[in-house]
Amino acid sequence: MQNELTERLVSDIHSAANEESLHRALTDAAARIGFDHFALSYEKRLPAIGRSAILLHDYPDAWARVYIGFELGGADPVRRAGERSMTGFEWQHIDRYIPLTRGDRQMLSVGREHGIGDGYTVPRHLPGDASGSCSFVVRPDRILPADALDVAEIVGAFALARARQISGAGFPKERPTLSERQRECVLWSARGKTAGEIAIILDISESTVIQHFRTARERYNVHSGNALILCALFDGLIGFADIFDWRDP
Amino acid sequence: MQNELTERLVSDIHSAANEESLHRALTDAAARIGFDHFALSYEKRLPAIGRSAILLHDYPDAWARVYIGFELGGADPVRRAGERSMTGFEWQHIDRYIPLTRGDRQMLSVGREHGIGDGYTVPRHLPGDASGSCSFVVRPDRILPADALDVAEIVGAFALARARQISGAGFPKERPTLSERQRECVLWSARGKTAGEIAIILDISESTVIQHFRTARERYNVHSGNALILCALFDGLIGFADIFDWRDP
DNA sequence: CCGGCCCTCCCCAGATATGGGGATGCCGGG
DNA sequence: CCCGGCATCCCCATATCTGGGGAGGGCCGG
Repeated sequence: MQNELTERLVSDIHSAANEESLHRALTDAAARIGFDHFALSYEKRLPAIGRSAILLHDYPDAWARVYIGFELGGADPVRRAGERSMTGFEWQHIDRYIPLTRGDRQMLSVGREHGIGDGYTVPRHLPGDASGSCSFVVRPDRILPADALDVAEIVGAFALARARQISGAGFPKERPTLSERQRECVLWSARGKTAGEIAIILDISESTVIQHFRTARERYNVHSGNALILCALFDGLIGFADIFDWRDP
Repeated sequence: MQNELTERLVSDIHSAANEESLHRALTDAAARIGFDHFALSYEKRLPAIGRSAILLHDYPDAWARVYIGFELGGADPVRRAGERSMTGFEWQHIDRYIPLTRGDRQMLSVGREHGIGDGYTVPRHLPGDASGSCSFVVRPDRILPADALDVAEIVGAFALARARQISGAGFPKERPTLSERQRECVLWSARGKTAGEIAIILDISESTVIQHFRTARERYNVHSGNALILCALFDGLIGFADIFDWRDP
């Protein structure tokens, strides 16, 4: 497998402007690196119907219909395994990540009857925001192309990133910004501290802490500390890791 | 960049049995693909108890000490950007993911004074379970090796997967769960509503809303509504889409 | 049938947050 | 040089949250 191929496939995916062209780019990529099918799923958390969710695939129609049924039942073992893995994984090793129930094995079996054999799934999650996966699949009579898995890892990751942008994520808008002190106060508040405690931590007066909160709320034009924290979190001014990680190093 | 090299580096990382050997493997990998330093951070969230964490790096001692200070303040822009990206990203493009505050720019500047120039960070998140990132860094007088970024993407991903196994990913995650009514209350609270307003929205008594919050806080073992909302958001019980789509339709 | 969970509602008291109004000093850019 | 942003501190009053107690009815599975 050549690095040049990876670069060209990623380039094609990155230049996809909409779902259709991303679909074409992935169909092409899957074939070129030795797979028979692909499937990409991206969704924001509990999205309004169809608005910020993307589902692309070139599965056989019969399997696609059956699969939707399993999905609705939350019975897809591949999806569950994707919530426990930091890298792509082969479906044949799925029981290393989750226990397989009888229903899971049945679903995989039904898949094989519909031309879906082994697969390699690349999962990605952004806490509180979005989740997605990109799978590359071979027919039941074939085995996964071992030398293509790392290419699949890269291609899948960038396909998901592209789907995220197409679905309208990112922050093109001009957002309010907080001063350093204001940000610190919001962060400690997110960590569950009261204004009085924050005053001690930052070694300033409680009045000052309250004043920072007041100014910050006015910046975002919100009237509750809850909303303020969420705005700062959504804008990336504070991060989950900073919030949950503050206990000892 | 050869695919053979990628495979060998991944193989080395995958055979690392403990933190020390993973450290050696990453030191070697960073050098071989054209970087000067690496840093790997992995944190697993344990229910109500605390966390287990791994931090490996070969940064200069002076910078490591300064960096810890920034970390405690939650001021690391790289970490925040890692929560908004599904792929690795170059530090020079960090403002495509999050807005950079004055403190952020100062931190990056101080880093350059300590021999930390541009970098490429591979982030991974498993909501409700774990988060981590693996960065590859060059000195301030160098630019990132463009042809090595996809190798870094793969190596970083597998290094994180290895760190996850070393830290003991075995035990299952027992996440607190909220009832439907409790979740509704948390969601409306995240949208900035007070208990009294939520009572009107849900057409129940304010006392009941307060009771739901009380029970939910006990579930997560937190003592503030702020922390409750953040736990629910991190675990995926509510999502940014629920909160902000409602505001700007 | 009973125990457990959920939803509903109420009381109280103290802690905390929110929204006004002030004030001082520092710093950097126009 | 002055002005605006920033950080710091104080006053007030009201609204809201937090944590403790109690209560009843519905639903479901052992």
